[in-house]
Amino acid sequence: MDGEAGRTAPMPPGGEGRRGGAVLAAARRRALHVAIVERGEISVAEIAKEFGISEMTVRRDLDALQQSGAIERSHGGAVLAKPAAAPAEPSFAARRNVRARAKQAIGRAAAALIADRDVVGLDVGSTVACLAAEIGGRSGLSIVTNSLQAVAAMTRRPVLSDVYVVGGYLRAREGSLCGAITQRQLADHWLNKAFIGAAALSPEGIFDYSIEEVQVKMGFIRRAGELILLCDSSKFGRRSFARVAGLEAISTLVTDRPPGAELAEALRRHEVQVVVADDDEEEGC
Amino acid sequence: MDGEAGRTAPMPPGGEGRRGGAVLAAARRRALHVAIVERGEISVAEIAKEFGISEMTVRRDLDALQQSGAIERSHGGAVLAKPAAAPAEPSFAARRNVRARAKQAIGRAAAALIADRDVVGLDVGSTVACLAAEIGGRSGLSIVTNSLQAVAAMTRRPVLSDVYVVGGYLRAREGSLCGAITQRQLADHWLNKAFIGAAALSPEGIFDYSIEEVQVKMGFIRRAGELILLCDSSKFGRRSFARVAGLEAISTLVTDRPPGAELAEALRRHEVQVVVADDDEEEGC
DNA sequence: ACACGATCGAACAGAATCGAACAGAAGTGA
DNA sequence: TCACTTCTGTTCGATTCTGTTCGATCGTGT
Repeated sequence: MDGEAGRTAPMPPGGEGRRGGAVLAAARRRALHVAIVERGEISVAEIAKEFGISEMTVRRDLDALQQSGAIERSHGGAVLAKPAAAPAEPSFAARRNVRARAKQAIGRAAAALIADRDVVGLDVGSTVACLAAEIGGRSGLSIVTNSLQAVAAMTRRPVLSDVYVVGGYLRAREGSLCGAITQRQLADHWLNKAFIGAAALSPEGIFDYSIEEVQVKMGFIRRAGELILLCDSSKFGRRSFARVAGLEAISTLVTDRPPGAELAEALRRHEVQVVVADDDEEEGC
Repeated sequence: MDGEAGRTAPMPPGGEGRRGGAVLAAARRRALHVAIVERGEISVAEIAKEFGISEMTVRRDLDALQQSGAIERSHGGAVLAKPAAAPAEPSFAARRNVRARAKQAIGRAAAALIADRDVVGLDVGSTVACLAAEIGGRSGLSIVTNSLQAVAAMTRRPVLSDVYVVGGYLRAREGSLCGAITQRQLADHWLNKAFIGAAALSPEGIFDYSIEEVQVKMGFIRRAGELILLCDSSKFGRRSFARVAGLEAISTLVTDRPPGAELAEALRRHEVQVVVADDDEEEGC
């Protein structure tokens, strides 16, 4: 509760240059704050004259502003408060460069698995977004996705296929849509092929970070004739928070290096096709 | 639940200068909110005189508006609620063209019309995207949109509100989602306020370019308690391919310059609140 | 270190505003 | 028509804000 308050002041006779018509105390304090931000510092007498109020009131206003941390008080006036600290920006596109070459290769190889007229689902994830970039310019496909990253990748070129975005709750950090609405809307589609990413892949199955994403992935899996997992080799043999499905759900795994013996054996046991993409090719993404 | 309600007031004998014929309490509060948005601050006595109501009622109205987070109360009156998030946003590529300034001003004024806890719908369009940029950092809102441009604008800052994207067919050029799926999904939402853009505004109503977009706009209108139209002055008096709705659908028009005589008269006849955004403000852009 | 002037903060009084309580008016439903 | 609900205006004591006064404190020049 801010002790803001204002009033028509008795206003001593001398009706001199008022500032900005700040009649209310709250508005006056805001204007005062702005004045301090503009000049960096300001004196009590100066304020009193400009705003047409008594110095005592100025002091009280400054006290209130100091209380809220907006300014720093000093004898005879006030100065701008120092910013507490650097905002610490989350390195948003940092992960993009990690393994970018491998992911591009995987995306390219996965794109080759898509035939004309296919109805494909694209899951959330940077690897899948690379696939999206590959098929953005193709025509005749129907594409269903809950990934805004994939949409952005596709729209870098003229979009010639039909793209349907499933709605839902926005997870801003991932650029994904999920939740009950997504689930329900996914139920209205049937997919030839679903392309999903993963945080980890081990003989125990496919893993991801968050429950919400996992639910959407499950929705894709349930409604797809073929499940194609895009997963670079750094994720082999690891596990993560939430299990999406067992290996038996996978039709094809597209990756950048052959899996190790244990995982390879498990994949073979579940009849998973393995496509190893060649990332030597040099191309501009 | 907001205790909004209206009634014919006893109205003391002195039938002096009323404002906009706001008979219903809800309408009066809306008008009051608009007045505060336009002026930045307002005193209880001033309101009482302009609206022809007692100061006690004014206080009650202000309390209600404060409850909803639309304004900040202070002794003797009220001021605009602070935009919670960082006030001075480094405008990315703004100021590039002249219209951008107007659109930003409109977006800012429109943002002031949004109270905490509001459920708002954001339509497709660059002006609405400016609004999205303003409210991106705000918390406690529920936002429903079919505009990927709006989503992009919001995610430039940490997103603190709940954002729901309605799914649908992707119109890549506009960055919008539309079609039957969008329609159906919109039907599952109820909106406090819908903010929509337009290609043209004339006494005949609101116009837009494409049928698909118009259908979505209609969906927003049908499901919104208040329709707020964002429309810069260059679109006044013009018409376009597809009619969205008549002026009677509009609760509030936010623009950058007062409309001409003919349009102003039509707006007044349909009891449309008009907010003229002030783009003179020179902020540390 | 000392003194002088400016600034500060507490306390007081005046004015305006606020909020609770009550009663009247208008709509609602039986 | 009558009870009930909601909104409104009025009254009046309590609260809040503002300006003034005055002793204490701080800053500065010598």
